[in-house]
Amino acid sequence: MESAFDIIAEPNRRAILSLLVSSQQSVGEIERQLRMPQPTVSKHLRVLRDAGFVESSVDAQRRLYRLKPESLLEVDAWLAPFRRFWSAHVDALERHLDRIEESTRTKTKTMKKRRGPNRDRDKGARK
Amino acid sequence: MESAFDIIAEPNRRAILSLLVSSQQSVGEIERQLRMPQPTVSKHLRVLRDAGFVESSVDAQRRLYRLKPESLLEVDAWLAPFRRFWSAHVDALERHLDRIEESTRTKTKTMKKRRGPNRDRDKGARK
DNA sequence: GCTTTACATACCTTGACACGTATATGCTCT
DNA sequence: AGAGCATATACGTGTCAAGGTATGTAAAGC
Repeated sequence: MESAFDIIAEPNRRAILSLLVSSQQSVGEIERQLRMPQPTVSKHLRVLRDAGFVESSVDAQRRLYRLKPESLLEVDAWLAPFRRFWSAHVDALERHLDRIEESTRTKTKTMKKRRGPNRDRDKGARK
Repeated sequence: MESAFDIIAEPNRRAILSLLVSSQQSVGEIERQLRMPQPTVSKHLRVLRDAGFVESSVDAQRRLYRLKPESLLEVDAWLAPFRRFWSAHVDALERHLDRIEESTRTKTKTMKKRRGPNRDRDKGARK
C-alpha cells in the first residue's frame, strides 16, 4: 500500500472517508450505512488509520473514527501542478467540467456521449 | 483499474503524468527521463490513455503524449468535500502543522513527512 | 530491400490485497 | 461470573495487475 494513493484506490475506503466528512462514526454505523460486513469495515479502517487518514477514540465498546487531514492533503498537494496546467487551458477545460459534474452525479462508468469529432479510443479491454 | 483512483495509484504512472505537466513528451523521452524500460512506459501509457488521462499524436515514428484534464478532474472533484472539511478545521490543522514544522525544524514548506514504520502494536495479543 | 529506430503488444510469473469465514479480545450489564 | 454486543484479527483463497522478456509492427535512412 505504501502511498496515500494506494489507500484511496479502494472504493470501500473512499466510501468510508466520504462518510466521515459529515461527522465521526462508529464501526457499526459505518457497517450499516455502507452495507458491508463488519470485518471488512474494521480492516479498511485499520488501513486508513495506519496511513494517517483517520484516527479513533474509544467510547466504551465502540470506537469512533474521524478524519485526519494530513494524508489527503498529500494527495491534494500532488494535484496542485495539474491545476495550474488546467488554468492554462481554461477554454478547453470548461467543456469538460460539465461532463465531469454530470458523471459524478450518476457515479457510473458508462461511456460519455461524444460530441465533436469522433475520437478513436475504445480498444480491446484487458480481459 | 476501473476508476481514476486505480490509475494514479501506480507510482510510475504518477511520474509520467507529472512529467507531462511541463510539456508533451515522446515515449523515448519519458523512458530516458524516468529510467524505466520501454515496454513499461508503453504499457502505462496505454492504461493512461484508455483511462482518459492522456492523449497521443503521431509524429513520424514517434508518438507524442500530452495530458488531458478530464480524468484528474474527477479525482479533484472527489476531494472537494474534504477541502471544505479542512476549511472548517483550519485552527486545529494549523496546530498540527506547527508540530510538524517544529519537529523538523525547517522553514515553512509544503507539509510532507511520511508516517514511517507506524507499526506499533500497542495492543498485542495476549493469552 | 535491408537495417535501424521507435513504439506496441503477447506471454509468463510473481506478489499484493480484498474478501469471506471463523475466532479472539474487550467492554457492559445483569 | 456469565451472557451478549462491538470491534479486531487470523487464516485460507482467488483475482488481478505490474514487471520482465521476447517479439511484432511500422516508419526512416541508407
